Amino acid sequence: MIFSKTTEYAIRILTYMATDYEKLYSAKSIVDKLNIPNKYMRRIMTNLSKSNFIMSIQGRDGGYKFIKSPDNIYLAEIIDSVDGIDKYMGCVLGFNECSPKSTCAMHKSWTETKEKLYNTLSKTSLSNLIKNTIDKF
Amino acid sequence: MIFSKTTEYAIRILTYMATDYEKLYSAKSIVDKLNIPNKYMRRIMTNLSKSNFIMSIQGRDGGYKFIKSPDNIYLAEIIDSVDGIDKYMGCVLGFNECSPKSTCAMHKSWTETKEKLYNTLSKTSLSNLIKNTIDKF
DNA sequence: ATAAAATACTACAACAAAGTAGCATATAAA
DNA sequence: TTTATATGCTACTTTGTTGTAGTATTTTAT
Repeated sequence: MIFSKTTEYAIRILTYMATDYEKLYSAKSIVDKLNIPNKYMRRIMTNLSKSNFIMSIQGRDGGYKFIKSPDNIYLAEIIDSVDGIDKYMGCVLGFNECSPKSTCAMHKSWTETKEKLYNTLSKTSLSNLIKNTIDKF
Repeated sequence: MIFSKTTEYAIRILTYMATDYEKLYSAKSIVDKLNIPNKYMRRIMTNLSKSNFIMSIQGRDGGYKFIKSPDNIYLAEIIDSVDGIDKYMGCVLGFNECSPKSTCAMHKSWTETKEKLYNTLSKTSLSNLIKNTIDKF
């Protein structure tokens, strides 16, 4: 799979949360619903809650909730916040070889595809994603 | 980076070999030219030589050479032979969830991009790649 | 035959990603 | 103020990828 597990889980979690976007979700309730390793997921949540799209509420009856509408949260941002978007947008053939001066063997082929991908990721919001999702949560 | 080191190295090696495509290349001569870990590269060569685009010649004065024109060798084949193309063409959000019946959250967004990528990979030949490469070998 | 120079194979080492465990901290309800 | 139920943090384990080492095998030149 192209994306890491971390990115995969982050997107699945936020997409699920976006189905009832004003609700406060406990980590437990999410883990029970989605099939994601408990502790690994907790760490992702902690990281996500340092972003500007969800926040955490500690203590009893705590959890996570959106602080920004899922209409305005795009996949590119989510990926960037958990993995760093450069992980996927870098040159295909290693070490930042690609620049206007020196281009690697796949430069031209990859550039178009990468732009298409980035374009999709930065225009697809969580709300958008829900519409296209037949997945049962 | 999207692709694995194994795929990266395979493409770089074959692109280099394609610049003089009837020549017999020893592993040593390739390693000296490109900057690829020696033994790791040997293993990749052995795997590649089990494909239908290059063959190995053992013994003294041996090496590797194309058994098919680089005009007709496409990136998708190379990737498939070293990593398996499914590694990159699978569903973004895990476990073959995507099917006509059940689609994952990123299904629609990803499908277009994936097709674009696959299209590029299966239409870009080694010869094609050389034309677009400013890289010094 | 023997030596030289090449590939083939197998086992191990180092590193990064994914997943687990346990304890610390925070907060609301009783 | 105590208890229950949350999140936060840190260290460890497992697994997969990348890289290394050494030996066996193959073949040509002498």
